[in-house]
Amino acid sequence: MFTQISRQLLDWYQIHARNLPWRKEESAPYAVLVSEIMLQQTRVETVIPYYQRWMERFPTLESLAQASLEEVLRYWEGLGYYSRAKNLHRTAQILVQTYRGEFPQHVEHLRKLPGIGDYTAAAIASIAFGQKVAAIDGNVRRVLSRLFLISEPLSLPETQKKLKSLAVQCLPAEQVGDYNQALMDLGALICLPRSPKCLQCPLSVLCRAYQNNQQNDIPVKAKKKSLPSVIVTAAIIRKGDTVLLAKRPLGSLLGGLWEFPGGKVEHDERLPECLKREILEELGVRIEVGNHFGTYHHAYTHFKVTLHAFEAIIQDSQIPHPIEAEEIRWIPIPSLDKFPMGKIDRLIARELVERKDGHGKFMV
DNA sequence: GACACGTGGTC
DNA sequence: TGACCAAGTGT
Repeated sequence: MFTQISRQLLDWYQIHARNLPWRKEESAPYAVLVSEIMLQQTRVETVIPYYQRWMERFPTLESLAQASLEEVLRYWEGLGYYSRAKNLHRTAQILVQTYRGEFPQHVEHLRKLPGIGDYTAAAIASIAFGQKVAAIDGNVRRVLSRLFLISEPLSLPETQKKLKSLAVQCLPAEQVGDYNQALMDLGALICLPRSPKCLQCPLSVLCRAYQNNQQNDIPVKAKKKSLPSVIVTAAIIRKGDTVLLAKRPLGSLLGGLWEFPGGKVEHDERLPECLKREILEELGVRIEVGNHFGTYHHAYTHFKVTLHAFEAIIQDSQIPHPIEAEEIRWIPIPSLDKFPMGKIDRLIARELVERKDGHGKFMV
């Protein structure tokens, strides 16, 4: 049974493997590292253009290790989960400094590097170094839970153990990297979360879920909670051709990215009052709130936000200070695109550039 | 073990 | 519109 699975899968992969940029380069460890980190919780189609730009700018471990975090984040902007970029940058520096630029080949060592967990360690070890280890991601969980008709919720630790044990037993003696990628490609192309294409599946004869017509009921997943909503305000404070930006603290949401300063509306608070309070708390200066600039909606993983942006001026030539921010800076509007930002702030920045000849109340 | 951590696409 | 999903990791 186990031997049949890996044989069928490897045969299928020979014909149907996706032609992905990081599979062209003889699986150089650095290419595998970069692609695997980018692919965490992120679709292949999203990753491809980012991967290509990244490899042009940071073609080697050394080039990445030497780059500034600021530039690294700028290249990562839009991919989300920005701690991945910080960890990847840090990992490159560790590999250069303490491993002399050589990748460790075993999971236990890879696992210790920042941003590399169980899945990624196994993926690198198997794809780049041919180690016989199981790389278990969301695709693999789905494929194996159907193949072996695992009816218990995937969230349970017991189920995870069972899955891991089965995954290890399925491993072929050779071509483990191809086998792991085959399993993931099967999950991405055939064994889809909804409406799996069982008629095209090389494993359908062996699949217990399909044989019992339960492929649509498995895997069993826990329900997700609905997302809370918050309302926030942000200030567009100009001085000449520049605008005031704050760098978010590392380790927080969008950590290390730049934003228009502001914060959450408290219960029953009016928007201008919120903004005045937030700017006083964050920058230590009193402002006058001017024109409404725009309203933006965005959904993060664990909450939804509505952001109201206003133009504002600082009273009496007071000097703002970074009280809660990592750093603050007056940025020339044409240079805004050099600073890494999250989705909403990038939208505001772009509108600012486009509206540079607009007629805001406080335009200089 | 639960929760924080982004974004874009789909139904 | 809203819920769910997509190659997980760190705390």
